[in-house]
Amino acid sequence: MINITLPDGSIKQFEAGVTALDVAKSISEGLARNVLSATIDGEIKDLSMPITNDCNLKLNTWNDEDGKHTFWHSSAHLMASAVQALYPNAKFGIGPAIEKGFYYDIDFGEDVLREEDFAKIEKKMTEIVQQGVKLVRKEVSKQDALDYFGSKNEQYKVELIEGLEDGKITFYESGDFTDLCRGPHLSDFSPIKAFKITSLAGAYWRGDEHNKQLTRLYAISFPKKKELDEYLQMLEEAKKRDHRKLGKELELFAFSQNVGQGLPLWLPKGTELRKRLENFLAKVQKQYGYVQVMTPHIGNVNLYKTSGHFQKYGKDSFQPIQTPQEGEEYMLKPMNCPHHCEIYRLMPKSYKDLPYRVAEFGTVYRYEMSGELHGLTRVRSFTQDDAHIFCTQDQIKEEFCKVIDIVLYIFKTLKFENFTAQISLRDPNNKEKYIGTDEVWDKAENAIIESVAEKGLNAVTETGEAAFYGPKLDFMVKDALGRSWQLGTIQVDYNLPERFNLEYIGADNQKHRPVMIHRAPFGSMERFVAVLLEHTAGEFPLWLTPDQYIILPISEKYEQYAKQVGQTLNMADLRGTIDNRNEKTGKKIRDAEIKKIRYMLIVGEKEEAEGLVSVREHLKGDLGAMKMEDFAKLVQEEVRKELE
RNA sequence: GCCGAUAUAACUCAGUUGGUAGAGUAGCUGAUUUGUAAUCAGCCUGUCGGGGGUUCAAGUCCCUCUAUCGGCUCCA
Repeated sequence: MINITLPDGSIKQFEAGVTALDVAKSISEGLARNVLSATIDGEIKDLSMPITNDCNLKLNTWNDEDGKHTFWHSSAHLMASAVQALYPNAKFGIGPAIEKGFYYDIDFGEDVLREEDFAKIEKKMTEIVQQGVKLVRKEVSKQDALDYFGSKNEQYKVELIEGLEDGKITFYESGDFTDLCRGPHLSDFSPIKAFKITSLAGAYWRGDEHNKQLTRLYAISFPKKKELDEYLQMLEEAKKRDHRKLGKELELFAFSQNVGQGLPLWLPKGTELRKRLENFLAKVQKQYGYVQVMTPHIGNVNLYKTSGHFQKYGKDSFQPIQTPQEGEEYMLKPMNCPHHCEIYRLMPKSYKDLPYRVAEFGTVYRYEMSGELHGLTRVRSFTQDDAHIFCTQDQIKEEFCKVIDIVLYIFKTLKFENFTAQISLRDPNNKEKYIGTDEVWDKAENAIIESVAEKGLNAVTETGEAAFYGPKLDFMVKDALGRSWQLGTIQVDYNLPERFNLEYIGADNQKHRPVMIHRAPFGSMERFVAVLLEHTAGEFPLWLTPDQYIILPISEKYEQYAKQVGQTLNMADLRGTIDNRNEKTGKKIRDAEIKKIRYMLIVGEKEEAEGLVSVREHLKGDLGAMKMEDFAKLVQEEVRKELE
């Protein structure tokens, strides 16, 4: 007999060789029907796997991430089975479960797969499910595995097997389709009741752009048709929050083919909103002892040779422009830091001047590949809320911690609660990618790790993700469709001070090298506004929103009074407009609601007579009449609360 | 840059097998003088993304360029 410990801590006894499915049956028939896989001592396994020793067992259903993972992974095999039946020459890459669904990378050879082929594949998948095909696990030797896939010319599988250890190789058979796979899987396809192939994309084999590009089929599946419908519905809803759509509707920004791709045009309302964000941050930075500077949009190419950016990114940048007479080369500014280093160098610095914190809302230009451009989140011209902190070795941690405080304050004020923090370290196996010695890299990496620990920040660590000049701490936030974007960033840099030969005179009257911290709490104004738009669905906080109110006169007769109200509110530092169109009040309200304007002020005979405004709040309705001064106070108070 | 898709009025979208373009919204004009999510009537709006080709005839078919969308790769 063996003891099996369940997640609630209870221990049950079974005969050795019992399966997880048997355990589920012993608990309840319903569980046995819904269980998808088992997590045994932390490893996900097939339900049919005999259990021979004492263990901790968790039974995974659709409600567990592990259960979903198993379900989608098996769904990928189902899709591959259908593809193999329809395209006998297809060669298979990998087909994993992902956060939302699954995909399979397939080499279709001469055939070109199009979206119109999806229906055909889905139909075949349905047939396979209906045939009651089972998923059978087989253990095979490395040689047998190589022979099997070799004989079928499955070059990608052969390549994968070559990297595996003999004795740990398993196949899963489902009808005529056999796949190299670690598992686990469902015992058959019957639970997969609803599925949809969602998109098709090119994907380089093993993620390397030098390899052949395979065709990746993205899909999703569910145990119930209703769940699929709800998922598709949810996707539609998410698209309504897309910043590109809202940016157009709310007249915040635009793009023009005539201006060029990836070059955003900030419209009046978007510009004002962005300015408010910039002023907000500038005020915070002033409190933290920053000084504000402005630098040109171009710089001599030698500046970027000094910084190392030209060697690293010169080929992939907008190419330098030449002065007509002297033939000197100037680059569009891809980074603000070299300019700031020059500002540091202008006058000799004492240790008493440090930390020296130079901030700039600096617009930079980078040649991003055309396929990468995406609304405001990935553009070729953007404004960083940049600053560089020049400090001593001993000040790094304190300065780093202060920047973390600024980032957290901003996220809190704007209610970004679901962010993740990521520490990016260099790849120790690929050191030639980076500039700087082992010693300075170790120092910088430790400074970040210690600061994060000190601030109690919950961060993931990624090796190989560091910038070429130093390690960093990034803050990531997801957009409406669940894509992750990097916003805030803090980076320690020992290299630029070296390259620019920056110095300060210490208390010992000797020259020392300062350390530099690059940081941008928003990241870029463009990306930040984009993500903010998607988070708020365009329902901005009152302090940020373009129009806080709109005045709706009942008829032309009250236009004069409406103007008087507008004047009073303007003097109280509120912002809004008057809708004096010849429309009925219901229409004006409807339009104001669609434009997401927070307060609608209805003015007619009664209001004019008593100096009142009738206030209607967006999405909430009538708040009743009040004095216009009281309305102004209400808005001012709310703005104050939002920013405290 | 690569794979696949898309491009019609200011916006959202129709446009059958090729026969020189439509709707709603917005805009303009007039009537109405309006009280918490759409007042009525009339009018205007297009190099059908650009260029080339096939055809008696192209929004529709083919080629090419540009931009956009979903991914891959990249992201100082």
